Amino acid sequence: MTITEIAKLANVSKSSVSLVLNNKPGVSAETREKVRAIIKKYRYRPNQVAQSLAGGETKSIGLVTKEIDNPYFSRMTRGVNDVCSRLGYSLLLGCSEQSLEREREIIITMVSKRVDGLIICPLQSEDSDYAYVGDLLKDSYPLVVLGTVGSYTTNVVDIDNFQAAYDAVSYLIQKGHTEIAYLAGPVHSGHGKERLDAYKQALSDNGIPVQRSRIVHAKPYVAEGVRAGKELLAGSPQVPSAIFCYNDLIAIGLLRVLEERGLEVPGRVSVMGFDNIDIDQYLQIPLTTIDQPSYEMGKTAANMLIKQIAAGTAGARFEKTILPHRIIERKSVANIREPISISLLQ
Amino acid sequence: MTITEIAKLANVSKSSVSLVLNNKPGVSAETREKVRAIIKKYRYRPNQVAQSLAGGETKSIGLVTKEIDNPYFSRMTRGVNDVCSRLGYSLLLGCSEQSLEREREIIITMVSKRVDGLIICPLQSEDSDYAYVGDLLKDSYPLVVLGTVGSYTTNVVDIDNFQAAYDAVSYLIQKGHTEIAYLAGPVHSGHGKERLDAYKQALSDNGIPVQRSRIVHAKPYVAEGVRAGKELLAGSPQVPSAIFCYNDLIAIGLLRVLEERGLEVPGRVSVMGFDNIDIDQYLQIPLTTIDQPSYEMGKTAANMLIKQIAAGTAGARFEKTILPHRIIERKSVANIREPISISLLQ
DNA sequence: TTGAAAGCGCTAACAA
DNA sequence: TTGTTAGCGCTTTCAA
Repeated sequence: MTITEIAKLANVSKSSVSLVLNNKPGVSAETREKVRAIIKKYRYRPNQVAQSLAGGETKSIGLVTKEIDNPYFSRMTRGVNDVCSRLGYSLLLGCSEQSLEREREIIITMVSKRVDGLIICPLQSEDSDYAYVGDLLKDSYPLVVLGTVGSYTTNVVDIDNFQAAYDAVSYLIQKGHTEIAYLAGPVHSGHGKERLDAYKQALSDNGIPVQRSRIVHAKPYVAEGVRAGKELLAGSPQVPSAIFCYNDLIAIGLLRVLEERGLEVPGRVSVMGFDNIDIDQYLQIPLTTIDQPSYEMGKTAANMLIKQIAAGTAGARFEKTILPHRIIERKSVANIREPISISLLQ
Repeated sequence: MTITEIAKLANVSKSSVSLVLNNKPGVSAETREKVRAIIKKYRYRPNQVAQSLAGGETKSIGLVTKEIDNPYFSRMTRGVNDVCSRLGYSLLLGCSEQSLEREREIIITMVSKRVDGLIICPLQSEDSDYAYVGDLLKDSYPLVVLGTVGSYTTNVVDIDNFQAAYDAVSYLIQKGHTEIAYLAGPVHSGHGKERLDAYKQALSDNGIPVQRSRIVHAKPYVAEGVRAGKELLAGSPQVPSAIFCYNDLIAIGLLRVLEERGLEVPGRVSVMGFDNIDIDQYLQIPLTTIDQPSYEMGKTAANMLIKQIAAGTAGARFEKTILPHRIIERKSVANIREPISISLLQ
């Protein structure tokens, strides 16, 4: 079934059919009804690739995540999907999974497929010059970044990663910890860098020396948390009293190692995560963490993107939305302040 | 940049450019090089929507899941995505989220967008006549179903849901439980129905009466597990010794309720889940469950689909792959057999 | 209000 | 080996 056949069946021209298809004025009520009847009868659906070619828009947007099976990203994806489907857009999904090359390929493919806009969770490596982002920006391609890409100015939706990590470490310090290790995220990660910087800064600001042996990088998976946890324990002269983690998945892996080693949490070691994924509260030791509103971030990014697509204002001015983070206190962090400090405070 | 412009710049015809673009024979090495140089110089990328319209394929497939933020589905999605990206296909994602209407819309939209094939995790309600599946099948549309759709014959990838649930309940019985409740899945779910049937059958086969008050339906979310768990406890004259759950998310919610009520697991109540999502092993009480190889299922479905697309054999013959399930024993189920039974067995 | 015709950017017959 | 031509199924002028 094509528009030509429908036109023939209805004894009208293709243009008339097109007008009723798109609910545009210019056809008599009579013709409209006649065409509608035929369309209904044959259950005709316009070919959207032809519409896209002729009309210049695909009614689809691309979402480039890192790993879709990380609860943080799947909730974000749900947020994006919810607004897309409500607003009549389809979602093209890509996963870069720690590969800059994949990230580049995905974006190129999506642009070749002419998605109307792009939402990117960038890998943010220092190895990357983000040339492709520059190209997109040069073409005023509708784009929202969940994070930051080098020094480019673009639309962004994010939390204040530096402040969030700073708050986390400060919280640990406030609870009396001074020997604080960090299971840092991937080396090639902008968020990873910001959080690492914040960790160091928070220590320095409190007169605590930063020790290289207390920092171990890990990819954002549970298994990596296990690996990095072991590495940390093996490399440290003494077990730290608290360990901050790049994300909850790593923290969960660490918790496992700690249990194996008989290191009680939070009795012997305190653990703090990042993201606040659903399961944190159901863990053996409910995890104290930083809440990142992933679902909201996805929704916000999609709304921002589609608004600009609809208005045709992409590239004109950029928006930046920083969503609030907050500390979620649960059971994995102990207060080890000296009683004397407490009495002094009172 | 269009193919016409490239042709002009290279002083050749569009067709020649098209031939080198698609690595087809019919152009001299010389021309090929010349064209390649121009393409590279201008970083030209063919417009895939035009290619799709002319060529008849979009190099993209559609995946219709239920909820993307369920770890079971996000791992499956990763499986699908991994093979798609390796084989040069893009992934269009849709989430039906318990709505038959949404499911229908998603499929219609994806077909309008001319995806080369569809992978569907169907809602499988009895309210649905699967008319759209019938239409797809009639058109020999490449289709793989993760589950079953009514009485239609199609390609399927699944586990044996009946057997898996039967095994789970049998396992519970074997551990000495006779008062076994079931937190069943959504009412409108084929898998839900199969598992419920298996639960009833396993009880009957062991001479245990099926009681309506021991069956509570729940949607596949943690919060629903909490709700249904409370309902079960409120509605039962006495607390069952074991509770089987439609999926792990529901089980996790139930675990929470049980803890609140001071009902020790597995001391007082045993709990068994379904899916074996990543976190099960990290829960306060590591969850005994049925492993469903979601990642493999996604990969298998995608491979099956793309194979048929490439071979052009969709609709000719159908394939069915039933992947193995297995019981994962952890800590949430207690053996409450009488010592005497054990001695009798020995 | 309607229809004819051009064009979106590509592929694929078919000639040359 | 190359170029010309005719579509693919739609939208959108522009005349009628």
